[in-house]
Amino acid sequence: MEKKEPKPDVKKNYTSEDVAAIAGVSQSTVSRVFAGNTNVSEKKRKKILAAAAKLDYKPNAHARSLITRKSMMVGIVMRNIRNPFYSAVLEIFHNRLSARGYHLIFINSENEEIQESEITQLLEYNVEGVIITDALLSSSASQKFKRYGISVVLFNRYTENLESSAVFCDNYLAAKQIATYLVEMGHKSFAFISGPSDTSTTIDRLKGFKEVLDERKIKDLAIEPGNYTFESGFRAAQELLTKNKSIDCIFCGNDIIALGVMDAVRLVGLRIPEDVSVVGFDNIRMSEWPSYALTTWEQPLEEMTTSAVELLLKEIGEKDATPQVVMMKGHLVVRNTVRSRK
Amino acid sequence: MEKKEPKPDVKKNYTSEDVAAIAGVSQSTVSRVFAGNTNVSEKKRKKILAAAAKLDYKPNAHARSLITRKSMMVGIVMRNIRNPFYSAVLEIFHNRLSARGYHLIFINSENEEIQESEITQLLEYNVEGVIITDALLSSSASQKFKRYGISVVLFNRYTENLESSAVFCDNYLAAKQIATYLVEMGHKSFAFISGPSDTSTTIDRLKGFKEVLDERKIKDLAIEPGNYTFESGFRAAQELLTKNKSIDCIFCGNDIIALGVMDAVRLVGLRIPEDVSVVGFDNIRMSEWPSYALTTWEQPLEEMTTSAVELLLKEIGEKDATPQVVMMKGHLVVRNTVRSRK
DNA sequence: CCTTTTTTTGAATACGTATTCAAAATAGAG
DNA sequence: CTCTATTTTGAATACGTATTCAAAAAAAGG
Repeated sequence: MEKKEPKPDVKKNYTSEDVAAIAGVSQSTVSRVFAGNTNVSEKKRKKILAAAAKLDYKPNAHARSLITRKSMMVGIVMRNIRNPFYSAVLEIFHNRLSARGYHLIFINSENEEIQESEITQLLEYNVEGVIITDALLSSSASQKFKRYGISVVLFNRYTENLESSAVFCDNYLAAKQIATYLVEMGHKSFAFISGPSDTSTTIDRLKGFKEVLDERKIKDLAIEPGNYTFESGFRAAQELLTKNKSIDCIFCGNDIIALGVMDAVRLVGLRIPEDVSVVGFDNIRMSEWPSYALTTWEQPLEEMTTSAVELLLKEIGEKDATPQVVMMKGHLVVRNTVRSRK
Repeated sequence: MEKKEPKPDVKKNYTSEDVAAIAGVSQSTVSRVFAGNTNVSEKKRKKILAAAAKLDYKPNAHARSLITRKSMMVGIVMRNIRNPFYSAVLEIFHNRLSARGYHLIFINSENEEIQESEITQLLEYNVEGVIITDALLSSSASQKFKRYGISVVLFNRYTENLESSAVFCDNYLAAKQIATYLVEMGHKSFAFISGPSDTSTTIDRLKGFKEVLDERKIKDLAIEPGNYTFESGFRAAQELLTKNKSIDCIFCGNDIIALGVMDAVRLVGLRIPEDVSVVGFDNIRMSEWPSYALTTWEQPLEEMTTSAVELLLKEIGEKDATPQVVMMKGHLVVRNTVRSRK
């Protein structure tokens, strides 16, 4: 009276053995057909495919990956999936990788540094590679992946010590060019609304921006912290405008911030670009919406993702490949949020 | 001279056997520890955990799922991940499901109906359940999942024949209420910008909208096709405005369309809501941005996702549970894009 | 201290596939 | 036809885990 039921609902899935039985061949031969092995006679192949079709048989990926040591899975860990830039990134990565036969394990991370539990998931499932967007990998985590033979590519971040491959936009240079552009357009009073202050993207962009101002002996720079959201941009702009009436241009850590800034600026009755210039970063789709027509820095999304996928697949192919770092440039997209003040 | 290399780089991962050897116990016992089985002495458990830590051992999920017949994976197939509504949906589903120990296989589908190859992926990996957002499941596909014992929940769609569970917003009722609202605000000339015409969401919304107008003997309804993108809304609005000068309100298939509409309307010099009223659908975050302040229908995202996850987990738990359909209501969020014309 | 009950343990096996190896079948050469 | 070279096949095994079953150890009861 403990547990003596006859287990009625253990609907066993069909296996290669079942197919073999129907087709009158051995399991090996069935396996060969589905593994794409050519050494099987046309006659039997047909029989096998017919039997498989009848049962609607599909090879079990877990059993397969157990023996081939290839899971055909890639982990993609993202932050800020709600940021349109990263939605696009996810879509592209999915399309590229699934075209190559890989399946995506999606992880939405909340932290600046990828967490132990997230790593564990990926290790347990034996993903062959990992793409980490907008987050960091501790050195020990990196070692862990390496030990498991898992290739890692950082997207939009990099590690100083070259422990894993990385693809990112040259934020430093971009910020310099943006600053130069703003200076040359005659702006005098600058503001920068950053992302979280401990991220490399923020640091690099701030560095580049500041450097140009320093070169030109411009001291008038207000820095306001944000977190890459519309609301943070909105609030930061309000803060800036109440504190500092003279600001004539605002460089934003990303486009979403910039949109928030624009709404805040307009709400207090100032006009863009007549009173205040705004520059974003990313060139997400919304920045070209007529309501905003944001001048921004375009990250070469297609090239970056293509490059990341290539790096990843190459490292999956040859495990001892040395990590590579690809830095892309991008370019300024001029729309209607910056005005010449000369 | 064919292939006689000593296979140097086959870095074998550590297994429970390796841990067992170090800890001086059997593989079974190691397995018991990691499977959370309580029947193991504290002394050995400690030894085992120490050994595992030293090797950084993680159980192989594929081997585990092979024997337990539980992959702990759920497939999530999405369309339009670039639509902020669905980015949010993905984020929430991930958080909910990963909290329950499930891993997500992400599939970005491009088609109205989920494709054979996408189904195959999910079957091969033995996902325990599938969430399908904004796409349909053919009857044969549904059968296939059923045969494999895979639970399916449709999100924002439903099947007439109740073959799988579904969670969605009552689009018909919502459209009726929106129509009623617009009529009572004194509008005379209506437009509806739809999604793809063969989707149930479009059909239901149009039906409800029309019904109310019919009841009130209002004939003045222009229908313009869209595809749930900003651009399509933008273009549809331009079309409407050039064709039909008298239109005083536009009901949009979703918020993104509505934003496109608003930009197009403003671009020709008309004001919202003074000249034209606009209503959206979804209540994505952007609709509360000051530039738009869109009056829209809120889909109860949290409740809907919670419900979908509950249904899915329940069906995963008891395989013979009958599919359930949950229809939610949502409510109108009034902002600043509709004006009384009385 | 012995007997009975309970808990802990390890050997063996199963999960479903790919692959090795040797045997069987076929094709090719003469 | 034969003999050899080649292709096709199946039996056996491995992948790394969970689980069953019986044996061993520990605990409980007297």
